[in-house]
Amino acid sequence: MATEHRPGTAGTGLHTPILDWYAANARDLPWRAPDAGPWGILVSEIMLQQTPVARVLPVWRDWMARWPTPAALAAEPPGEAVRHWGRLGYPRRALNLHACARAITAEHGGRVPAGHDELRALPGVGEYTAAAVASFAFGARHAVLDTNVRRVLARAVRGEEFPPKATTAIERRLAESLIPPVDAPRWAVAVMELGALVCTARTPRCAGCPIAAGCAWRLAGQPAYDGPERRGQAYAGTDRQCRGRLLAVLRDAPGAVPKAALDAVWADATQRERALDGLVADGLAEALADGTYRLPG
DNA sequence: TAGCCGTGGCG
DNA sequence: TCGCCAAGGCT
Repeated sequence: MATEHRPGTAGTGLHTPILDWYAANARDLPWRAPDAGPWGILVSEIMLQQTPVARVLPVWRDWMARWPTPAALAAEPPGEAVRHWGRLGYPRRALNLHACARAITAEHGGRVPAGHDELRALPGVGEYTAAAVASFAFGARHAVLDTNVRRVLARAVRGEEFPPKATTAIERRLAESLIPPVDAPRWAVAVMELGALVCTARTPRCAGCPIAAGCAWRLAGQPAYDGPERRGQAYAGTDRQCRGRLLAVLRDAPGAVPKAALDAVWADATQRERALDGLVADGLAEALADGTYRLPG
């Protein structure tokens, strides 16, 4: 078969085993269903940013049942988007999605735009998400470089355990060189799925990997990562945790809450005020004239 | 560009 | 137990 795209030297022979593996092992996710539509796919991509599939599933179903179109969400106050975001995390994504809905309604006739550049201009839609929606919803041919794809390519092609902290031009060129001429979206989702299920960050399941035999990292003896320190973010006691506590109070209340209800969930007054001001500045909370607070109306 | 922005499960 | 990590984006 001469169906293999000519990828130069690196990555030769990845396509067939990965596509075959995906055909047999793909998860049945609702946003992959034929009837998901561009809106369902956009909602899923924003929700999946830095968030595991298992936690997104119930929230995605609720959102799509509640707001099946961009116009439906656009008709709501932004606070309703934040409320139904629940505990997905990074709640500004709910505001982003709400702003997306209003922009799509006002500027694109209520339909999610198909072009990468138009998608990229939507709030909260960066390079990855624009490429993913253009690809998965509209069949476009883009390099879809998420953390899974970057890790698979780092190992299989570059022979390193982890990719660099920030996406490099080298990585992008490699990913672009690997895009097959046909079925580019299927290739993209297949590599992502391989990274999510087999070529995982912590304990890769190399025994079940369709490209293990040709994996540069394996062939090199799985050398440990030796790049710059990858320091994780602390959480306990941070402004982020404080913001989360405060927002949970607003989210779980039907209307405005007295300030005392917010004061009760965080002891350090200085930090609490800073966090609350931050939420208001970010549009996640609203301070009313009577001194109470609520989700943005 | 490095730091910030939530949350919870797992090894 | 607790650090690491999960389909990033923005400034």
